[in-house]
Amino acid sequence: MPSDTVSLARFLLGKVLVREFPRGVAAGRIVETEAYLQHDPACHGFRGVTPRNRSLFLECGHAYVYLCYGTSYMLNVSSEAAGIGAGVLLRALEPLYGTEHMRIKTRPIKSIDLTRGPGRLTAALRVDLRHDGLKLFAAEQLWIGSDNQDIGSVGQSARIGISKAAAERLRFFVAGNRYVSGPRKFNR
DNA sequence: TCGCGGATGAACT
DNA sequence: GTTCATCCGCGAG
Repeated sequence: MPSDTVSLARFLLGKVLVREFPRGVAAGRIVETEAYLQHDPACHGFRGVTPRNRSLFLECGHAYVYLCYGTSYMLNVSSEAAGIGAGVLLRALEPLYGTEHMRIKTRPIKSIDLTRGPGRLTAALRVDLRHDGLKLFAAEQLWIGSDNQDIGSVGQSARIGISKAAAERLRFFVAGNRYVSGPRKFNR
């Protein structure tokens, strides 16, 4: 298990995020992540512990879930020793199985878009504040497992949709994977 | 395929 | 009152 944030962001690519529902299981491979470092103004841990971000300060492997823009939940993995506020944002999955358990809106959403983007990923797997603080490598309803498949080459770019420290190349993705979010120019 | 703008809710200053 | 690591629908090319 990596002991720093950037290594964890790379490590998580190709791992499997599993969600257990009462009526079945849904899962997808992680194909896109972003690293948020402790001394990084774009990181929620930058200003220290608050009631909202306290999970970010738990030891590596805990979930930090929060509501963004009032509409979307974001799922992060805390990435450092206890007391350090840093994490990895999960931005996109490649659906593996159980897509019938993923959320269908009133108008059917294209399966390519079901888990493409951090807000849609959590909507599809119905991740919300109840999962905040969960241990992701030993959990009951939501956890991360490994996969033997080769992910091929890893791409790197600036992070998407932020205003602070926007030049840092802390976004990682499986090169060429169709489930990676963002405009194409970010994905080379 | 892109870029734009409005909706949305909770935490923080 | 401001900020925010988003999503969706729309229109132009």
